[in-house]
Amino acid sequence: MAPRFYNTLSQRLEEFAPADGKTVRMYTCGPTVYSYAHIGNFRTFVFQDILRRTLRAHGWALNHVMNITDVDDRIIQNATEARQTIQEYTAPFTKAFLEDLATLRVERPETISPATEHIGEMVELIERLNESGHTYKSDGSVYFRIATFPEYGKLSHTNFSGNVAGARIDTDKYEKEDARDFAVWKGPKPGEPAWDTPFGAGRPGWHIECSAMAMRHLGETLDIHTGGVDLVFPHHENEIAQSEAATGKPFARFWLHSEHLLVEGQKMSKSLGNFFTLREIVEKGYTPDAVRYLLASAPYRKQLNFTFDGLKAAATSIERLRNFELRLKTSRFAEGLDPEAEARTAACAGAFDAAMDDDLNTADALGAIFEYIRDINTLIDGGSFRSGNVKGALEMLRKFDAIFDVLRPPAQEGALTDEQVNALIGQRNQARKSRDFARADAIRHELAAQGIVLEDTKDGVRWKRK
RNA sequence: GGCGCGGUAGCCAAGUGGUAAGGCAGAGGUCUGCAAAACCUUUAUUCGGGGGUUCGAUUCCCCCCCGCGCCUCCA
Repeated sequence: MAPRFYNTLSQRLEEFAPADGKTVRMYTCGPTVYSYAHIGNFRTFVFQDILRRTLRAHGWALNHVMNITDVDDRIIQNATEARQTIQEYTAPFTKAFLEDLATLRVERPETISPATEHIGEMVELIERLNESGHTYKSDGSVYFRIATFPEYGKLSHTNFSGNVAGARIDTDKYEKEDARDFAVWKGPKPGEPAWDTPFGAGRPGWHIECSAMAMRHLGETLDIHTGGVDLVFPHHENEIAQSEAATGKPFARFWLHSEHLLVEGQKMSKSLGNFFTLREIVEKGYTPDAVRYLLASAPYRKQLNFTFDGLKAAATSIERLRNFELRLKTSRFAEGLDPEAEARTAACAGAFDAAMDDDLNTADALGAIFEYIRDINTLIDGGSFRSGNVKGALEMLRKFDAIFDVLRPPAQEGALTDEQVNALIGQRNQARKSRDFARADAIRHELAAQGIVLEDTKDGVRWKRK
């Protein structure tokens, strides 16, 4: 079954398949590396990761590009204040961003590249626009002339024929013909980085990097373009204008936008000061897998209210998933195959796929999984679940985890090895046999202090890392 | 003002024209040397408010109230 995604362009759910039937060419607007990304930013990247993994589950290959914006007003200002070049200033934030992605188990796009390494492509694109009359020079900068692109507004569904743009026209500090016109190339200013081009020295406008980079790596029409809702206007609208004006082709077939993460009911933003970085949350003792789970658990087109209670609930939910996996792997079951268990596994797989194909309805998909876990636990308790059912159940979990990727506990430095844990458990079992419960409990406490939880079951002792 | 998203149990959150998934928390119970573990059961006569359509609406239509976002840099 083909997945259906909500396309901002059409404002409808549409069946998706890559144009060439094989490889999905997608582009994601990456971060501006002027400081650490916050978890609101990461919601978008987790969404994009869930999308990637879902597409792959359909058997398609991925060619995914993400830019790193390493030249913009804030970067220049901050670098200047720090008396650094923009490269020196942005390098640590780029590194931190990539580390955070890895921490959240967000797969690296096939191409992830800074804007400043694509100046040549931007210049070429701007020249195409210059030659076709879509731009004009003013005050040393090059502007895109919106009047030459009648479809402007089609993504944000804004009708500009009225007076909407009128309110702010009069200042005219940029010498623009039309208030909606935007800079594709900004003229040089003293102390700012600049590149020489046929149309004068300067630096890229905000939007041009995405068009240039996407077309360079993915061709003139992408399958999917993703980003946060706040980028719909003006960023993506302008990307469409400058790209389609240059090529005469649709820039992207599907536009997918993720809603914002809220904190206390408000948008998480740096100007409000109500944001958290991943690092801060981890320092508070929460685990990255709980953050990933929380960000992924609500459908991407719904605003999600971030709370620390929610993080705790996410961590507990993950425990339930892991406990189920552990039970499957460590319990002894009678020989044979229970048809009802097999039927439930198949039903869960179908429900899971249907939910993900329904515009990535992760909440519904999780519902299917937890319902399944409860049903199978009941079958196990009742003794009807058989050893032959284990394989299918574990495959179901793998199918789930190929998307959510939360079953594997985070690696912990200085943790006991499996061998050390098993040795201590052996000693405890000896103590229990000789009814030396004080010694047994001492060992359990010792392990607990190392984050190891023991469970005495009728099939013996099993353990897990907490 | 324009455009968009949302208001479902204590919290988070699915969903359908036919009588409310799931998670967390809470409450019972099972198992256990004990249990901090694990598992099971249970928790909304009701889906922001008011009209309307319908045999029947949380789900469709209209009006109202409330929250959030974008329209300026922003995931």
